[in-house]
Amino acid sequence: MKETFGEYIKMLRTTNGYTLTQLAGLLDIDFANLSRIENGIRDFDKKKLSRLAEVFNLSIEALQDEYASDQLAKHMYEIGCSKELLKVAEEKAEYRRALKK
Amino acid sequence: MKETFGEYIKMLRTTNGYTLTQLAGLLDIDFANLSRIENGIRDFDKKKLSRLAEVFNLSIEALQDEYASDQLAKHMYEIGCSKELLKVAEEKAEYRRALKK
DNA sequence: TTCATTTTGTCATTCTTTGACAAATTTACT
DNA sequence: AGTAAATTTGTCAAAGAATGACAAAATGAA
Repeated sequence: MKETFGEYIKMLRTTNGYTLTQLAGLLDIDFANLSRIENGIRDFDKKKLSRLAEVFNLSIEALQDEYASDQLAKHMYEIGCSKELLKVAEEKAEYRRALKK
Repeated sequence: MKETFGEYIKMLRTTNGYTLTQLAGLLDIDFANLSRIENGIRDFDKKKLSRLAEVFNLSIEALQDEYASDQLAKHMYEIGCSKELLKVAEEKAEYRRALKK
């Protein structure tokens, strides 16, 4: 999925005909902050992913992957991550995995 | 460089014959916390990268890349980032870049 | 054993994130 | 235009995470 997690939530919300207030109620968060989440100003609370999956009948695993990849993309974007830097990071992640074992 | 940033600092420190106390003094941080940094328990403070570059006569740009790739690797490691997830994240980072323009 | 060095424990301080509610703005409808 | 619903933005206190600081314990080398 090529969109931010906030945009994804907004898509889910609107295609299912919910207002911010309604969905915020279901997720037990403030509707004003849900607006910020949709607009990328704040992050969605990880601990509420299962609730979100329930509300929209989504696979929790798939949703967690959506979330994790979005967070990683955000990180890459923020550091202005080049192809080369990403390659180095990949190797280093691999090194960390090897370390643990 | 295939090592954590902490291990990198430790290597620099020992090959240059510094003790934790000595290097911590040069970097103006607590030596106990420098120990934790070397052992990956705490993160090196980004704002001190220029000082670190000076102390060991390193290119600040190269050092910043070392740091950024380490942080990204840590992130990838922590989420148990698969190849597929990384690919998705890359696309999403690209999407974010496109958004900004 | 003794001294230097490193690691670990703990906690107060600082910084960042989140929750909450008000106010302002936008949108859609008549 | 008016107005009601929906969304966005402003602000700030509370919660949580990161950092600084110093003591104490462990390790190592002579």
